[in-house]
Formats: sequence, structure tokens, C-alpha cells
Amino acid sequence: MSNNSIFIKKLRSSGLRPTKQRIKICKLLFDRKNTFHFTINYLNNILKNKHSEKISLATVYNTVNAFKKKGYLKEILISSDKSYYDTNISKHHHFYDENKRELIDLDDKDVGKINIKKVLPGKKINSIEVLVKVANNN
Amino acid sequence: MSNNSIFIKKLRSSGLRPTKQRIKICKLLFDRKNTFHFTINYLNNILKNKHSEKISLATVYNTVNAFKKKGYLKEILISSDKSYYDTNISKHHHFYDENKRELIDLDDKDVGKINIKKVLPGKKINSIEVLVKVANNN
DNA sequence: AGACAGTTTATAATGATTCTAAACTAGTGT
DNA sequence: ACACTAGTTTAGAATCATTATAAACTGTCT
Repeated sequence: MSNNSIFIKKLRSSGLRPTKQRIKICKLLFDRKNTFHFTINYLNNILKNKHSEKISLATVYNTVNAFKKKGYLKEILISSDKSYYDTNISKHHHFYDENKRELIDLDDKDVGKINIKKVLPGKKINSIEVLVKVANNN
Repeated sequence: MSNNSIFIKKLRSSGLRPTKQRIKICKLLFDRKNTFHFTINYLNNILKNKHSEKISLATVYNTVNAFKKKGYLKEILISSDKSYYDTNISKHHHFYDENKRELIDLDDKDVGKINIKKVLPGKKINSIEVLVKVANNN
């Protein structure tokens, strides 16, 4: 309750109306200590099980897409059958646990400096993303 | 014609019957100097326009999935609306040109050694993939 | 309060991929 | 050469995730 006003400000400041649905999703996504990795389907299930008024699936998609466009969420592509989103929008990398099929953040500083030696004429580098796939070692 | 036998051997050696369709797709994918990046849709269009007997879309999917499973192709995940495949199965990385929406190979040696400093107990690293997004610099 | 644009919603539409089951074919043995 | 069998291809149906639609609703501004 108390932090709704933070989310209302956040939404307003980016031109999104602070609707009930968006505030609820904000609280779910951003009102936590650790970063949150989720799929649309997972997010939708959580929302369904918190049986206050339900939010329609279309709105979940709309909201996640809006938040992504505004830079509040990052999409992480790992396997062709799942699309993950990440509430950590800072420059960082990922472990992907192939057994648990889950993402783990990897700090930028935990990855040594990456030096790309090939130059593409007329092109600038926008981002460098590292994905480390891990599995049980037995 | 002359190199069909290579592909026939390759297919047989991995337990795949060398059918007309698979040989044709092999030639298209692997009978070239440079590595080839493609989407299913793109591959299907090329096959359609080479107006010898057509290969059904289901077979294109089946074949690409079989080749992927056998390790002849690597799937590269970049944008949620496109799935790319790569005939270069050696350890390497990628540039993604956000303007042309196309992949460019980046040699393993063109990326400085990557040193992951975080260790996940009980997990071993299976792969490290680097994706460098680039765009026109004007 | 009234007006209006932005938002939500259920449902329909789309598009990519997989499934199905019948027809076909490569490989093997005779 | 012939026939058998398991693997493969095929068109079309089915499925799944996502987006579009358009009517109802709501936040904001005056």
C-alpha cells in the first residue's frame, strides 16, 4: 500500500496511466529485493492465484510490452520455447541453468572485460551480452 | 551432383536416411564456403524458388530439427520474432546487425578470453555465448 | 460533473510450429 | 527383381503463444 505512490509516480513519469492493473503488476515485479526472472505464463499464474480481481491475459501482455518499451524490463532470449523477462535492467549477464531451466544474474564485474577484436566498418556496438549455460556437474 | 556422396555418407553415419529432400537441403546448407545464417521461412523460400520438386514445409521443419539434434546446425536466439540457425557449429560468437537484422559470425579468437568469476556450486559451465549487437553509427 | 483519450477485456485472428495418419521410399533379405 | 518393414514425406489439422479488435470502462483535465 505505502509504496503505491512510488509506482504511480514511475508510471506517470513515463506517460503510462497508473491503472489498478499496472500498479498491481508493478508491485509484483518491482517491490522486491532481488531481481525477478519470469515468463508471461508464470507471471499470469501468480496473478491468477492472488485472487483479488483478475487481470486479463491481454493486459498482462500489454503491460509487459509497455514496461519493456519503457525500459523497465529486459527480454532475455534463451530457448526457443520460452521467453524470459528480467527486472534487472542494469548492464549484466546471465547464467542459464539447463536442469532447472532458470536464469541467474551474473554481474558485469563477474565477467572479465570483453574485448571484441573484430571491427565492422560503419557500425557501432550497442551491447555485449554473455550467456553462460550451466548444468549439474555429475 | 559430385558431392552428393559426401552428404549421403554424412546422413547415413548419423542414422538419417539420405532422402532426396535431405540431400537437397544438405547441398543448400553445407555446400558453400561461408557459414550460412537462416530462418526456417527464408530456407523454405529458397527451396520454393528452386523450382525442382517442392519440399513440404513440414519436411523443412523436420529436417532442420533433425540436423539440429545431430549437431549439424546451431540455433541462435536473438529476437523474439525470429529464430535463426547457423551452419557454423564450431565454438564462436555473433554480431547482430540491428539495422539489417542479420547475423555475422565472430571468431572465438576475436573475443578475448572470457573469465567468469562467479562459481555456481554443483554446476559446470557447458557453453559461453557472446552476442554483440551493432547498429549503423550515424 | 462531463468529455475524451487511454486502458482493459473477452474474444477472434494470426502465425509459427508440431501433430496426424495416409502415401511413399530406402534399405534389407530372399 | 520382388517384397517387406521401418523410416520419411506430405497436406492438412491442431496447437500454442501472441496480437488485434472493438466495446465497455476509467483516469485526467477542465
